[in-house]
Amino acid sequence: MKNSAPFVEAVDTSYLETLIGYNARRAALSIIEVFLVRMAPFELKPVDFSVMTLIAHNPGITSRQLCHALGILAPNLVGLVNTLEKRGLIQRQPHPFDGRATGLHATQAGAELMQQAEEVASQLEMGTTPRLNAAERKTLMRLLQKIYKNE
Amino acid sequence: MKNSAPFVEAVDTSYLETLIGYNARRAALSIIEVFLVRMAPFELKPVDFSVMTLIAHNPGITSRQLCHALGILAPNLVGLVNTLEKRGLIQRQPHPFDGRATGLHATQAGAELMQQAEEVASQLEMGTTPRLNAAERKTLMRLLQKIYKNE
DNA sequence: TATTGTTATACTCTATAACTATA
DNA sequence: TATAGTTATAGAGTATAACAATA
Repeated sequence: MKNSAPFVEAVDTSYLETLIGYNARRAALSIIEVFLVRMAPFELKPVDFSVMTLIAHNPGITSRQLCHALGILAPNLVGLVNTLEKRGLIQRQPHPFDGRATGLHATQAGAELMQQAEEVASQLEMGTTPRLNAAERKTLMRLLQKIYKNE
Repeated sequence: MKNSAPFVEAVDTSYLETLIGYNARRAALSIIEVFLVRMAPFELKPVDFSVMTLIAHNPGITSRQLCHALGILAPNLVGLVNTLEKRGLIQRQPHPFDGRATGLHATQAGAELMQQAEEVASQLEMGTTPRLNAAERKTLMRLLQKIYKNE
């Protein structure tokens, strides 16, 4: 019979590790941690980067479309877009046939910044997943998209 | 020559989708969204669930060990643990040989709650990843752990 | 001197309600 | 009546500094 409470030497996380949600979140956070450091010179956080890359690749995209594509709420996008505009990275232009909407366009400076930032992003992905080969990376991408593209 | 600004019909997200960090975050969020709903009856958010499951599987685990295992900061754990204790799901006991530390233990009620909660968690994982078969799920788990267990 | 747990607090992220201009 | 964009604001999550008790 034991006289004292038990203590833990090595923490058993085996159950948690059977959950895809847990594993996906931990993996995402470990990559984002590096992302924040490597993107600091560009002053781009993950959301800023996502917004900028979508604008750069989709000239004339609207706020509504950005929100839908990235799963962010409209009121939270306003400040982001304003900041990017003040930094001279994007410009607003009237939507060609919907007077309520505004088309967002990358400026020359914005396009050049994103060319560099995307290069850094692609490189850091390799750095944060050094134990994955090209085939594993492709498989991982496919399986993750199978999950969130359901909806 | 065009007279009006371009507009976007279908948003091109192809570049973002080449990034594992982006895909992992989106997949995690889509699972967590369902998790929040299904765990509401247990009044357990993802972090509460993680903390409870580690305590249940590691009797006597300390706050320090929980923080390290889950990547959360000590000051943010205090409130969580206090709430779980007030709900009668866990108990604090003196650490057998370190007077600074406190061992955390699931109560009978806490153990029973977690048995149900873990069952629901495992089931909802299947529901949120209906297009993955057993082999794909296993592969996904392995690849994600290759990323965040590096550090 | 270092570590565990804690308090206080600030900062960021996310969510809701309500308004305007246009469709 | 519905939608795009906006404002104001509340709530949740995450971060740092500093302290008491113990090692």
